[in-house]
Amino acid sequence: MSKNFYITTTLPYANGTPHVGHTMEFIRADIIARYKRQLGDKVLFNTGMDEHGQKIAEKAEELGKSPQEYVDQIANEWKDFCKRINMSYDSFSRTTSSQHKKVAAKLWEKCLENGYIYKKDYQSKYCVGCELEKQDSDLQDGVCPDHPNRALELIDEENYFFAFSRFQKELLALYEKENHVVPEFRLNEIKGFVDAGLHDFSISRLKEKMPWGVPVPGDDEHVMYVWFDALANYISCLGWGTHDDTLFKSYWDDATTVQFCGKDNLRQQSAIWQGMLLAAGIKTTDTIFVEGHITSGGVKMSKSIGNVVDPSLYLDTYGTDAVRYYIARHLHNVQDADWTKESFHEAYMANLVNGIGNLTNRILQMASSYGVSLEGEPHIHLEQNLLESYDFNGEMNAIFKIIGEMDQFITDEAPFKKVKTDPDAAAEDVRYLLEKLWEVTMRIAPIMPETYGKMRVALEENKKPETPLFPRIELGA
RNA sequence: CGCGGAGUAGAGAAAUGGUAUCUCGGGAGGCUCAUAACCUCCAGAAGUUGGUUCGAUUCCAACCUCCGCAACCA
Repeated sequence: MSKNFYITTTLPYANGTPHVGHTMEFIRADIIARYKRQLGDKVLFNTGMDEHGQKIAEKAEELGKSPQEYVDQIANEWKDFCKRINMSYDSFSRTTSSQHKKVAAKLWEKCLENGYIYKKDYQSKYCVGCELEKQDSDLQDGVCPDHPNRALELIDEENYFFAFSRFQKELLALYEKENHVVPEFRLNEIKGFVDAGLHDFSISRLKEKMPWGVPVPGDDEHVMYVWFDALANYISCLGWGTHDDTLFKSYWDDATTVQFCGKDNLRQQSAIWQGMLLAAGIKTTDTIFVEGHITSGGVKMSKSIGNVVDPSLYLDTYGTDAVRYYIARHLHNVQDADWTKESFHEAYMANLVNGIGNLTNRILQMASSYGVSLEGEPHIHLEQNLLESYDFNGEMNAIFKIIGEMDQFITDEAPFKKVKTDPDAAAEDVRYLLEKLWEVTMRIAPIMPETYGKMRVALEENKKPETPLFPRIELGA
């Protein structure tokens, strides 16, 4: 019986173009989605855009566009990007869609009905110099450290609050469930956070100050704070709370649910969002997988240092599968990882060009020139592998171990020599190699779908690819 | 003493109370099916100091170093 599986990325905020961190999160979630489908599960894979909030409104104004025009354009750019990295998403969820807005409102009403939303005075300090609200912890001697000569403006307005503090016990109990947060050190981090005590937080803004958001149901003066609205997307894409919630029933209630996020999102996903689900009486997420950040040359990427990794460059030069390969194998599963053009190039040359590409050629060259082939496609029994526990690095190492063993087998058995003296023995070797190559082909499918396609064609036609799977490339291009 | 991580060959990772493994890189040989590819061998590592133990890289303590987090700024 097939199982239902739901997986989602976080929704990137629509104020910029995709960077390498999004690329990693998207590709890894996609690998899991493809892996689950390959095992026969019914999968719903969600991604999308978070399109409300002040920064979007400001950015649009800067460009002389309406917010909607602006986010429409950004959404198209992101969809193109998803195509380039071969994202097999089933749902591209935009928080400005009418379905999303309806569901977000419904979620709000449900939380309100259950007594977890209330109205309260909200006071904050606003630095006109920074054009930002400031917390007491941001201030030095009661003034903004960057603009000590400007008086802080006091904001005093009535806002809606979410009774987050009431979920401390339930959240801590939730964290005892196996694999609720992976890896374990992130689980401990969030436990520590919740254990230290929770504060209620504001979840609305005055519409007159910030109109670009989902209206608060039954109150024309407020819009939802962007976090509340954005998190709702994980269930709005399934039609929770609408007249047709069949998807929600299949892919949330009756499914294993998995959310991917970067470490900067740990709190939002594993505490705030889970609290919101609890407040609305909805099943909590089964697993939240938390990734590290990508550094470049050992330091945080920043525009001023000029070490920002542009994924497009790599996609153009090395191809989509090379990027997917590098992300799966050479960036640490859960720790911060370094991405440099040297290490990328090295990994590409050593493992894709000289490894899998070269191996495919040598096997199929022998097969076609000796006239050896398999009778039909061998039945490869796919089993759960290390991807089951999000061990991308481990699964890749396991696959490349097989590749190494095949290269060694060719050297040891030397079918290219045997063919002159004992053709039958050589044919047997080659058939063994073809079977193994099928196995590798099936196993790389979720990780490198294009390469999978090319290798299948080569195996079916029993001849080496006309153009190399991975061409040699000079460093520095 | 806020809380929490982490320190393993030139680089990145892994495992482990008892010959420390893998990938890349370096050196030497071999092979010719293959994309100057492939195979073999060699050199090269556990932050420091103590403790527990027959034995510690692994457990414990202290120190040193690095890194996260410390809440409405989406």
